[in-house]
Amino acid sequence: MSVRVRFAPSPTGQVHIGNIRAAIFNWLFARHEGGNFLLRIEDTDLQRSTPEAIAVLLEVMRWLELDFDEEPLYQSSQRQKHLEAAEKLREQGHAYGDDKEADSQALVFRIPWEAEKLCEGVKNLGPVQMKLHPERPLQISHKGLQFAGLSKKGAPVHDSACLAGFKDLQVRDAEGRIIFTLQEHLDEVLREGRQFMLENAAELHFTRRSISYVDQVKGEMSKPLDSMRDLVILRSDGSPVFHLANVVDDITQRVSHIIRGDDHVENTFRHLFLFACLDAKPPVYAHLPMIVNASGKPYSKRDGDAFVGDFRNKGFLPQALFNYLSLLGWSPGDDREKMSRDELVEAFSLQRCLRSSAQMDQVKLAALNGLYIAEMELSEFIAQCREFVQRLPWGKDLDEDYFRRVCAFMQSRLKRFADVEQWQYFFVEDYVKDEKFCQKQLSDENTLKALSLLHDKLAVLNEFTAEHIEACIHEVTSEADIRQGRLNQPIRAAITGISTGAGIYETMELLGAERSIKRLKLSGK
RNA sequence: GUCUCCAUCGUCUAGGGGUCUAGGACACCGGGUUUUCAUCCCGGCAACAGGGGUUCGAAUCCCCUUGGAGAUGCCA
Repeated sequence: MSVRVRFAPSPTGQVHIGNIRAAIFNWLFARHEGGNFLLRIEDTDLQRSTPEAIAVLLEVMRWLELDFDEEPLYQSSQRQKHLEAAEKLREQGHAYGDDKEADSQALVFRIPWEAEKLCEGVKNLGPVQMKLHPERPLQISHKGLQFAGLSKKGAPVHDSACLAGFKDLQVRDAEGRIIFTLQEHLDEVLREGRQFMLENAAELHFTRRSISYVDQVKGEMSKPLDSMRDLVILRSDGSPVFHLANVVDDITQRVSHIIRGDDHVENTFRHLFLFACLDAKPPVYAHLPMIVNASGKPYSKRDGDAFVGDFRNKGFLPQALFNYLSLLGWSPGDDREKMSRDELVEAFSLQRCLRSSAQMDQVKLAALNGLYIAEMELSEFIAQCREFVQRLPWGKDLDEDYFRRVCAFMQSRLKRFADVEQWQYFFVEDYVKDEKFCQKQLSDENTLKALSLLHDKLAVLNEFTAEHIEACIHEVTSEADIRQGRLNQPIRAAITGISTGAGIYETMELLGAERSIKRLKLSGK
């Protein structure tokens, strides 16, 4: 069977980092297996799914080079198929109408009573008992059971569950007498829609069944049917719900493996039954751990910057983001971190995916990004820098040759392109200064005297090169009785206004004699 | 509440019973530079959540506790 995986986002105008990570893993898996990577746009929410939102999604995928193999499938185009599937389920007795409201078209999928006949992963777990709270009568119908269970402390817990959860059900009263046996009434309940209300039900005896599957990353997963409920597949207005649409589309696209976020594990148990009742072989599942924010919580609006576009705007390279994200919840098993796409494709496997959630670390991402920046072709690097610098108020008409030299000088140190903002002092005189730092460095009387002395020496320096500048500084420090190196930070404060940067001698050389000397003079008082 | 998962340095991770006095990376600290810096090189700090088992031997297997996440929608 050939591998076919899909990325199935709903276009909301922005692409979340967790979503794109799922896309990356799907892509990596498809490429590793030599299979197909499909895109399905779940655009049934017509409010949010605008052409603009879809354009944003496609642009993000293009940027990260997540190329897909077939024409994208728009879920909205599949509505007829969804409705046909719903009708088929109804005809075969796997779904029933919700008759709460007269004109409702809502349809509910029933976890099938003959679960083990239909679905491969259903197991018999043996007999169990469950105590009930007398507060509420037990209600039994083809829609399942409604009752009040018992919490650990004995408090009533209102609950409901699908009928299929209670195979061989016997209901007993407080004295232990059997007051109801499901097997005797099964046909009435299931086919005639008869409902039973049992006032004095105290204990449920039944055979517990579970549905299980082998998750490619989490291993064997299972859930008892008595903790499941029937699920709505058509809304009152007749529109298909996610569960139905998703499963039907996966069948249509012949998806072989579903690789998605952890938050879908519960759905998987239900989808397995849907596949079975639609006569389809279920796909192989793999659930990826979630990505969480710096405080270990899932990303929320408060965190803001969890969208792919934000990373792009900060000047992260797509290769770096791709590489970093692939390392969240997966590793190649050796010490490699910076890996090319080809290496990632080669090394990727679902079995090496982790089961626990991972925290995004922007600092580490920036470090990796810096590695990618450092190895860029200079011309390409300059082009990127220009793009970012042009967004800044001072970055419009810069001297071309000088700009190139600054770029070449700073390339090895830049981590994110948005940080070109800090190069301001190379280009304008009213650059932003770190006042606190400057004040600290430029307050000592002796230091200021030394700077003034340096100014005078540099003013008559023949060759304004790093080497000569350094020699000059050495002279000044010994004349002013300042320890070697002690004057460097004050000079940096005077020249750049900020505490960090490239080597100060080279910086001055690049800046040129005129500007360097002028700034030294300005700081002299 | 109930159900389903998860748990190694601050963070990302290696680890599939002995080779673990637990390895790498980012961050941090120190050195190279008798203290310039965001590059580079070298070094250091730092973790098996707790408690019980199983075993000659457990970070690795089992159970419990604690903590965390997800689900419990006519959202996706």
